[in-house]
Amino acid sequence: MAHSHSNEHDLMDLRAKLRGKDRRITKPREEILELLGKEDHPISAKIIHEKLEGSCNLVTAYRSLKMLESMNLVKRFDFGDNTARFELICCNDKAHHHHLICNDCRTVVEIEECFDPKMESRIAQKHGFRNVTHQLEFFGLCSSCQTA
Amino acid sequence: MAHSHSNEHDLMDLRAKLRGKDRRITKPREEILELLGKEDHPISAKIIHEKLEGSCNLVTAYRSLKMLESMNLVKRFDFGDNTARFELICCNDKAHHHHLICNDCRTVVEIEECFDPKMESRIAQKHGFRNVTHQLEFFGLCSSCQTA
DNA sequence: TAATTAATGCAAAAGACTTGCATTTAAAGC
DNA sequence: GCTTTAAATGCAAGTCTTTTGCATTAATTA
Repeated sequence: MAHSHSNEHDLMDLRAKLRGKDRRITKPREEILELLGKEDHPISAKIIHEKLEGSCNLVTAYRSLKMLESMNLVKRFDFGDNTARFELICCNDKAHHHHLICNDCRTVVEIEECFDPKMESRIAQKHGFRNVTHQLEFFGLCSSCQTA
Repeated sequence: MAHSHSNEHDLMDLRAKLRGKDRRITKPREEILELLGKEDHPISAKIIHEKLEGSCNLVTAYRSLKMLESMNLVKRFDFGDNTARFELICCNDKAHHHHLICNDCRTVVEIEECFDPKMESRIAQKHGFRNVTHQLEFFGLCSSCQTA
């Protein structure tokens, strides 16, 4: 699932969204978006920092990701290993998706399937919650790790 | 959702499971299980250590929880705040469930509803995975926090 | 009751993430 | 383009959760 086609759009989107908020488009922020656009799976701040060697400090990566998340340009995922991972939010049909992670080798597979959204609104209504979202990830043993 | 009724059973279960593995039933382990049995929601290692003041070191809490998890007596949850929380796995109808967490005040509501298990087996089969489980948590704004 | 070895507790470390502060730099004004 | 100014960066140092090494304690087994 390559996102590279969405780069330009995302950068425009970023510019538009930042302009209204007294915020700036900086080299690290652009590079993070560009990198995320090339990635097939969510990646951590540490990996981002490493891949952008030199052009984005680790602290800046954390701060930028938090900011991009708050602007809904990036989504945070949790694969249960004390490390947040981030993915570009793109506006096509694959926007909402989940992951299947191998408990052994940590391979990640993107899952497009999801449950009926009515379940979510039912739950929200039942408990008087609003703006309800969900985090859903699947874990198991991939075919290679079953034999090993 | 009080679990207190399941204590004795869980302890027996623990004893049975440990016996075969050259492992021991110790005071901290018993106390952790007893405490978890009384809790309505998943709690962190730190909270466990605090509530068992004196009788269970924080490190022991971490180690015991990891062990209990590996023996399927305890389940780990992640509410997106860099802190693992644990719940007793009990064998009644409420065994499998999820949570709805307020993004603001962190209130937790237990959710019994879940999607059709066929989805999970379909996903497992499609990607050649086995022993597939899932982590599903809902996040939103509770009624109190909507106004504030 | 003694022997054995798993489990504990302490101290210290590792790892993810955050914060304070001086410096840099994007962007708005001249 | 040049100056201004406040946001963003980078470094150092800190916080917080979780892990590890090692000597000590205590649960099981004989």
